Amino acid sequence: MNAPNTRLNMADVAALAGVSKATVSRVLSGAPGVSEETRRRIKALVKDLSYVVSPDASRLSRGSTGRIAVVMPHTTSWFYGAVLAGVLSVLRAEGLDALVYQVADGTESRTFFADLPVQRRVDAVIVVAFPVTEHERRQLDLLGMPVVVAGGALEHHAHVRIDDTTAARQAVTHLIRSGHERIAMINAAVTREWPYAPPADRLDGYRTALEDAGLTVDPRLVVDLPWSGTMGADGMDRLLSLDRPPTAVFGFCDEVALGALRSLRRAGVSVPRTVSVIGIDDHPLAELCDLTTVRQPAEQQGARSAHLALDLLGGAPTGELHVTLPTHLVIRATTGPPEDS
Amino acid sequence: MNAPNTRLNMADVAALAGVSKATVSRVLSGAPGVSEETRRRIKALVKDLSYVVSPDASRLSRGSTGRIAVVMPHTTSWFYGAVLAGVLSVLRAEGLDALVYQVADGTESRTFFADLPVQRRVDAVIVVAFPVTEHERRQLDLLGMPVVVAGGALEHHAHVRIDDTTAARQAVTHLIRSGHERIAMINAAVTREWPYAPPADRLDGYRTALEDAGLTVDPRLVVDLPWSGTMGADGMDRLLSLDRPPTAVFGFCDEVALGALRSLRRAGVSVPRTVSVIGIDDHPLAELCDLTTVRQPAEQQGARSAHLALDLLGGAPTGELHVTLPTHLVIRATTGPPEDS
DNA sequence: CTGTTAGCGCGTTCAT
DNA sequence: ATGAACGCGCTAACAG
Repeated sequence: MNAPNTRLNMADVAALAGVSKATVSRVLSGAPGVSEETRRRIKALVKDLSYVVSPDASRLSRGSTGRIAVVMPHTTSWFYGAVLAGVLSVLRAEGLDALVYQVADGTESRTFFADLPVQRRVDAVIVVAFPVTEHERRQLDLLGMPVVVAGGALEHHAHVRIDDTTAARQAVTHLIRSGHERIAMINAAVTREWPYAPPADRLDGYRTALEDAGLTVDPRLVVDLPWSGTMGADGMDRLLSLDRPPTAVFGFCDEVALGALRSLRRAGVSVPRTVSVIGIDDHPLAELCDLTTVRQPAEQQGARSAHLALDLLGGAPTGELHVTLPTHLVIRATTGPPEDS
Repeated sequence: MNAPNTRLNMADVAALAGVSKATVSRVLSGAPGVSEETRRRIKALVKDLSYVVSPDASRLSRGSTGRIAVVMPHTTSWFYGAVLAGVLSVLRAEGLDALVYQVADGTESRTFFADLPVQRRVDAVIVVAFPVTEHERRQLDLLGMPVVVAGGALEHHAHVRIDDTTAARQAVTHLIRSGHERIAMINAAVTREWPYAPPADRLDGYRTALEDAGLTVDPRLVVDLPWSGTMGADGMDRLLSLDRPPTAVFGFCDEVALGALRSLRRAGVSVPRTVSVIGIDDHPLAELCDLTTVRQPAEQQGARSAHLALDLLGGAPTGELHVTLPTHLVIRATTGPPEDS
């Protein structure tokens, strides 16, 4: 028994209004079968008392939690924050709460998928762009609730994302059109199983763009590095040490491209005169660094995912379950024609 | 009545184990009074059935929600993401869930403080660095639950933050020691009431550092701009148009400093030869841009706040309720001695 | 040590 | 249009 909580119950409100709990409940849930007069009177009283129903108790008898889980590898990088913002804004509008779970390292990830802490706490799960192993996917299915993937794709699951191949092609094609032929890519290495598209698909886009232009892909110009804050810089250093460095570099994402810019700056290499740099994302700081990039709508991906989740909960998945949002080139100051040599 | 849910109840488990719900409950909550043998048997069965208790039902009879709300103005900028990460990691360790509320614009903020959607949904609230009006503060108090402020201060409320005055002094003093005398500051303008320290305190630190060094503060060198993605760049443009531009610029935060760098780059001004730039935060991209800055521990502020909230919930606020974390100078490549002129 | 009983606060039939 | 009564799944007090 909890301490004599001074908080009001529906019973108290009912008593004060001289009606039964049932009536108060009907009024508060907007159910029919209550005279306008009583309805008005109760509403006033409720507002006056600033009474609010207990979502937990309500949930217990109604069945749904009114909550949705958002699972993300980390919350600090721009992309995840933006997706979260999108999710939150639509959930709030629907009066739903968001439970955020962070599965940063392997340990957190393991325990998350082992314990499945979201069980019985939420009505649906939104998984934000991170590698899901086959085992993890099975665990998710085991949840028995709608699962939608934001910023990535999982077969047989609703998802909303961008076309990573296309985005990469947009970036590389821009470089080609500018006259570049020795174009490098700094890619995020695959360190686990990645059912997600990004790494592989962006590399694919890079390759096909080159091939379609009749250029050959030089494997020495593709550097794969495990993700880290300085992987862009490290990758660029590696490229700079080549016999014939590239005249243009395509970074897996803006943060990588910005890292490349640092190496270039430190090495005294002129951008874009000697080397052009392009990324993907349109990170807010990309603008501040005058970085040419391919913009992807992060917040929208979050918002659409949330809508998808709501649809799925609604029972009737009315719209399309696999959404692909467009990306587009944003030309700034880090790309230009190559030096004629 | 909800659909015939196939999910197991504690009653089912009890039946299968041939004991009463009470016993199962005791086992699951680690309560004493159960023979090791029974305990073991039930634990095995539970794991076997992969049964999990309903947190909502549990809450209802126990009284606490097992959830904590995190309220933040937005989730995209690095600082907020980092604080959130800190909060999440300690809450997860305690088995608590985090409900994230975004109060981005004035509308969201108004409805949030009017409806107080956190009522009855959480046991405590962590408010992350944003302006709280007097009215809003009263609403928070009205919640009747622990409120802790992360990355800011609210009188009469537990909080964990940095000393903004000191941080600013560290930045400006570094500039002074490097030989600068005409030091500008690009500040975030006060657009509402800000009971929070940052804007005013950082300006104070700037002023006192200057005064302590026997330098006069030139009001033309202090530009106040409403927050925006390009306020740093805009502020720098303004400073650059002065008759005698400063030789060094102190940005309210790294994002502002990075914006200043862009304007400088576009204007063809050499950094740090002609103008030095420093910020506050140590944003991950500060390193990539070689920006000198004063580092503040964002994630730690989140973690400590969560611990504070837990303490407060524990009833016995054992530790200090007002925590100030240290900041320190990180010298990189955007500051140096002024050109002798 | 274990089972029984009574709520926790609300939604929901089923009567009235 | 309204009220009484039961159940949601679990915890806690009281017996045995």
